[in-house]
Amino acid sequence: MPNLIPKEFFLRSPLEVAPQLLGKILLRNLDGKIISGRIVETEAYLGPTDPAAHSYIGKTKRNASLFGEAGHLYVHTIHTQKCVDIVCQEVGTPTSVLIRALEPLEGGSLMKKHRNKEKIIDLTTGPGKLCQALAITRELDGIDATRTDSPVQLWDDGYELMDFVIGKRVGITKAAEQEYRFFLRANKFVSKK
DNA sequence: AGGAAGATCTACT
DNA sequence: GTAGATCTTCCTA
Repeated sequence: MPNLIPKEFFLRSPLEVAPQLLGKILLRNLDGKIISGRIVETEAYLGPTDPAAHSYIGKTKRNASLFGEAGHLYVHTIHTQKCVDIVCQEVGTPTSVLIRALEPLEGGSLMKKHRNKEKIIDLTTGPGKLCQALAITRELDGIDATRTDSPVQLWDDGYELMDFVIGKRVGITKAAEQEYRFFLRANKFVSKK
């Protein structure tokens, strides 16, 4: 029985939220057309105490939504790509969980079209790729993902979480030694082993 | 006003 | 394995 994940779920440390988001469903409503995938890889960013976090330097135009409500999105541009985070904790505490990879569920043909790729393994196996597959843009920055009328939602369908692995974060230059990355063991959609 | 950096991806060798 | 793409934001002068 699928349930929308409530805001309270995100009112905790990202170090708790990140592993618990594994196995949950990220759903995109594109004018009534549904694209969804199961979350198989996440990373935690701790804000003021984490030099790798975008909010480490304080509030700016780019990262303003990190300082907002839990359960809202933070979408940002990196090179030519986009990445999505889910904001955690109280307003003013800018921590978040980065969604790094999905296992595709619904809307495969739309994802192929958005990505211009045919192979399923090329659709959502990285933070930039999944944003492209789900048509997540900077225009969705700051939206509330805990509402059923939102274009992006997070669902729990009761999936039994198997073992997950903890490792170092990927692609960052500061505080890269911290083990804040979580991914499902033996899932081929994880971006990097 | 200009330049550098960035939680990435793809293509080519 | 490495280079190049290509955009926004922020820092410095």
